[in-house]
This record gives sequence, C-alpha cells and structure tokens, in this order.
Amino acid sequence: MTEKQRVRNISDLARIAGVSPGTVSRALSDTGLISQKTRDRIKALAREHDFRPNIMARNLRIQRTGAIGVVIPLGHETGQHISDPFFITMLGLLADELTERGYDLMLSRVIPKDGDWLDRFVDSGRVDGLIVIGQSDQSATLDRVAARYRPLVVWGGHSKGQVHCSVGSDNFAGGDLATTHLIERGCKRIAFFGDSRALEIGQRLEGCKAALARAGLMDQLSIVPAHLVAEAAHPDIAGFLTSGGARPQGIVAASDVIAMSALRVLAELGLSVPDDVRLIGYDGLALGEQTVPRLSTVKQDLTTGAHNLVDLLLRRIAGEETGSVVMPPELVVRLST
Amino acid sequence: MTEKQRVRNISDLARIAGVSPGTVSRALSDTGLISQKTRDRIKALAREHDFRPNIMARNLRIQRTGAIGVVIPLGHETGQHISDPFFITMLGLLADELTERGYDLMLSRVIPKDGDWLDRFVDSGRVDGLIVIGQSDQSATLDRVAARYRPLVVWGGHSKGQVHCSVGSDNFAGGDLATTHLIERGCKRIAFFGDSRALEIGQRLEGCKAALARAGLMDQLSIVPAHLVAEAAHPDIAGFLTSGGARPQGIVAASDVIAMSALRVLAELGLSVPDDVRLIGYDGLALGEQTVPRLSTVKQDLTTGAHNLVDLLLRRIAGEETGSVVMPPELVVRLST
DNA sequence: CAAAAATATGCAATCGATTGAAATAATCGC
DNA sequence: GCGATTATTTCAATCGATTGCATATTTTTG
Repeated sequence: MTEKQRVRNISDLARIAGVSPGTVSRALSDTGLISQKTRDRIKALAREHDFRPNIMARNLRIQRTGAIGVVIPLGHETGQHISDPFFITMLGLLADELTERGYDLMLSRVIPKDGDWLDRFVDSGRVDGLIVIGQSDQSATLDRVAARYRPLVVWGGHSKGQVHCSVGSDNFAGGDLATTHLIERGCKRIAFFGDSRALEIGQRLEGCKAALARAGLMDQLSIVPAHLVAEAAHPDIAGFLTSGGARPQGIVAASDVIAMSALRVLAELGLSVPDDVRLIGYDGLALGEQTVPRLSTVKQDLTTGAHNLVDLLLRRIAGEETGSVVMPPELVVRLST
Repeated sequence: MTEKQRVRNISDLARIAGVSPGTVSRALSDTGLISQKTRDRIKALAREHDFRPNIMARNLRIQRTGAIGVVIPLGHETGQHISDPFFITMLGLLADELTERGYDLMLSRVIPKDGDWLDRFVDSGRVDGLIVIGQSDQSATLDRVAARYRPLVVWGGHSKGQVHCSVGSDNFAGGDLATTHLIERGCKRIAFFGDSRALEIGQRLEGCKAALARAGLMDQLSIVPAHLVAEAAHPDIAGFLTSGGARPQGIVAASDVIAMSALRVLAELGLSVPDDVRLIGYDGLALGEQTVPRLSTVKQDLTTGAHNLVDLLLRRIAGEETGSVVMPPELVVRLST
C-alpha cells in the first residue's frame, strides 16, 4: 500500500511532497532558486513514482516545441521517393546532429502542388525551426517564406540574390571538377546526365559547360535530362545510349544514383567502365564504394553539411542573423574513370 | 489600415468576429453544433488574417499529440547507422502511411546502452504511439515495455511467447526459401552471412538449416557472422573467402546490404556471380535491381508491412487488442543465382 | 400565438507546467 | 538580540484551445 495511485501531474507530486506545485517545477527543472535539499528530495520522489512532467503543457507555457522539422519537397520529380539514398544519408546525419543538441526530428514528405505547402508547415506551430532538404524547383517559395520566417535553412545551392539561408557545396565548381577530370583522362565527347531544372543540378551543368568551354569542347556536349530516381533514370539513359548518336567517351552524372543507373545500362550494353566509357558521379555517397567498378565522384561533405545546417538553424532560432554557407566539393577518383 | 495587428489566438479572432472564443473554436473545428452561416464567416475571417489555432494548446487540451514516434534501436551493432538502406526504405514508407492518416512522424535514433531507453521515450509524452523498427537484441526490453504501454508495435520477427506486437515476414520460411533455391541450383557447400544474435537473422539461419537438413547437407554449412553495415561487412566477408577453406558454391546473405558487400568482394577476387558462386540476398530492396548482376533475393513486402504497422498501431491507440502479423516472404529470382 | 422542441451561442472550468512578485524563513552583522 | 540581507517557497496569473452546461434564439407545432 506504499504505492499510491498514479502521480499524473506536478500537483499530485507536490501534494505528496508537501510543497507547492511551483516548487516541484523548480526542483525538476534545474533552474531557479531552490535549496539543494528539497531539490534532491523531490527528484527522488519523482523517480520513485516514475513521474515525468507533461511535455505538452511545458511546451505550451514556454512556447517552444523542442522539435525541428525536416522537410523534403519532391517538386520537379513526382516519382521521387523519400528513400532516395541522398535524402536518407542527409536525414540520418541530421537525426544524429539534432539528437545531440537535444532536439527531436519531425519528418515530413511534401509534394508541393500549391505554393502553400511551406506556409502550412511553418504556421502549424509544431516545430521550432525547419530544415528543407533540396530546393528542387521551389526556390521562389523558399524565398518568399524565408522573408517572414527566420528559423529556416535549406540544403542546396546558393544563387545570387537568394533570400533564404542555404548550406551546400559549390555546385559550379563541382561540375567543373568532374568535367575537367574526364577531359584530363582524354575524354572529348562528353554527356551530362541530369535534369537542370533543379537548382543544384543546373549549377553543376554550368560548371561542366565552363570546363568544356575552356578546353574548346563545347560543341561535344550532350545533355540528357535523366530523372533522379534510379528506376526512372534507367530508360532515360538507355534511350540515349542506344539512340545511335556517337557514343560519349565520358559521362558526368548529376548524382551518384544516376551514375549507378548508368553503370547498369552500360553493363547491359556490354560496355566496359572505364575502358569504353568513363563515368563520374556526384555526391560521394557510401553506395559508390559498393559498385563494380567503384565509382569516381565529386564528394560533398554531408557530415559537415548537416552540422552546418543545424548550427545555422539554432543560431537563427536564437535570433542571430546568418549568411549562407558554400562548401568546397572534393574530387574522389576511384575506378570508374 | 484594414490590417489590424496580428491575430495570435482564438480570442483575438473572437473579438474581431464579435463572438465568443468557444464559438470560434467550434467554427474552426468541423465539429460541434454551430450555424453554417457563422462558421463560414469565421472561417473566412481566419483565412483573411491567416490565423491557425495553436497546436500545442490544442494538444494539451485534448491530450494527444498527433505524432507517432519511429525508433530505430541500434543494439548489437554499434556502427550501424540510420542511413542503412533497409531502415530508410521502411522509414519512407512509414512516413507516407502516417502522413496519409494525418499523423506526423517523429524520428529517433537510439543506442540502447541502458534498459531504460524505451521507457524514456514512452513516458516523454511526445507521441501518441511508437513504432520500433527492428528488435535488434532488445526483445526483452520490448516485451517489458509492451506489457504496460499499449500503443507500441515493432517491425521484426515473431517468436513464441512474445509479448510485444510485431509485424514482419516469416523469417524461418524465408531462410528456407533462399537455401532451397540454392540447393535446386545445384549448390552443396553453402555459407550463411549474418549475425544471428539479432532475432530476425537468427530465424533466417534456422530456416536455412532446416532446408539443408532436409537435403542432407547440414555438414556443408559455414556461418559467417557478417556485420549489417556494408563497410563493416566487407572485411568479415573477405576474411572468410580468402581464409583458404573450400569455397562455398552458394551464399545466403542475411540482408541485401550484406549481399552487396559480398558481390563486391567476389568481384575483387575475380569470381563470377553466378558462375563461380551463387548469391542470394534478403529484403528485396530497390538497390538489388541496380547491382551487377541484379540480385536474387527473398522479398519482404515492406509496403504492406508499413501499412500493417500503422494500422495495428492506430487500432491499439483506439484501445483495441491486436495480435502480431507474420507475412509470407517471396522468392525473387534475378541474375545472381 | 403560445408552448415545446431544436438549434446556436456564451460562460467558465480545464488540460499541466512555468514564472514574476509577494511572503516567509534562514542567516548575518554588530 | 534585532533589524537587514539573503535564500526559499508560495501564490496566482498565464500559455491557447476545448467542451459540458446554461442560456438565448429560432423554428416547429398544435
């Protein structure tokens, strides 16, 4: 009979302890003036009744949720799925980073049909801040919302005049890096696989073009707007490679996933990588190490990226003004080039 | 000057509309008796001031959060990362399924050091229910918590006497299926790659043994406790294949990810799949279609699985009692066997 | 047209924790 | 030993929406 009926709130515990609810609150949150003795006593009591203060009530009162929203807009690419390896890698890193800082992660997948999707999330009051993974083709929406809602950061490219705060790698430099590498390997006819309507991919394509222009190979470029999803990219790529045009000597894929699809199509056509065609990906995902041959790629440091995203976001939540971050990409040469 | 200062709560709006807060509440939530006329008027007003009721206050009052926690315990495998393709695939499907049912998804990665990790989450009051992906080696903890906390479902294996509600495929049957397939292809020496301390993998191994026993090949089995993470599995596998023992004719990998690692090791050793060694994975993930050669596997229907998980969970939240679900696995023969 | 029934709206308590101000208790200086 | 400080604790308002009950309004009915 020592076990009373369940302690359901701070007042119950206060009654048991013979103090006021306010005192219990102060004892349990390690803040506020209170004697060490009562604090210990009340904490022990709380443990004994395994009581934990109601988080919703706390949130309401202190006006914060302790959760950060992570949103993945699947804009230009309806079939794209949350299980895309890039998203996922980023998601995992963000989960780690946010957990470390004491925040929960609220995941949301959005298909932006209207211009309203972001507003709805922002105004829902469910989260203290928002991380958007990828701009897709929604830069305008992001800019509009960023103008009124501070705690918002975006993984993606940075472009002139951009209003929203972004973290990403220098896509132009990366595209240049990849292309220059292929040129150095002796490739002349080069194909770019990727849909340039997405901001980042467009920038990578520009970098690719710049490298080609420098080498005087501009007229040798083919552009194939391959889908980002592996299954969807397959026919795009197969269509191009079997269309009868001159076969490219080098392929710049706008993502590692696209590169993997290309790898498979090439294998199906009996072409050897890198002997017949050289192929380079983009992102530096772990799966590039598991392919045969292992994939050369332009690596984005996603660990640092995730760290920066969270760091900037928390600073913005704290009211600070922050600029965007552009990180240098790194060429990783493995066996596919 | 038509735009007054920001409407921040239901009372502000009530004042503007000239009604009581209660009426506004009733108008905005499509419940309760209220005249169509006032409802429309107030809704229009709300839209005009783009006001949305505070969710935290609502949650506190109606005692639910509208969020479901998804927890990934990384028990027996410290290096394992949230970006494991299986987790991720499941996560994406759950996100879709939950969004559809009007719930948010709160993601949490846990490394269960103490026996307390699950209790903390359950008692935090952040979520209305919990989905745990994978039992890892934490069946005991899951059973203990399930005994007192109803809205909890687990993806994973089902074993006799299990207390917690689980959804998963019949791992024993799956292991049998994979092994029988290899035997039919003429394999005699068979290796099983996977760490059987995890419940599901242990069951797959049992199925594998059963098939071998039937064929009188029990003494031909090698067991390699490969890690679940691709990078960590690589040395495990390479170590086994170069150890000088008789090379297996068939390999049953406990997951597609392990199979991918095996594929790479075999390629590095100059062995052809399936000519020199036949290889079958487990899970039926999309990435198995992108490998060279495309991977044979035992497919678990994760879409249905995710649907079942959410369905059972919501029924449990509603107070219903539910049993576990064991789904039949399906043999998918591609080019690696 | 009055009474009964049905429909709308207002009132006020409630969910559970936090926190500034007020009250009380403990400690100190001389 | 007494006022002045300082350390604790209590009190009560607050965060913002929901909802049972009471009241007011409208509609129906005989």
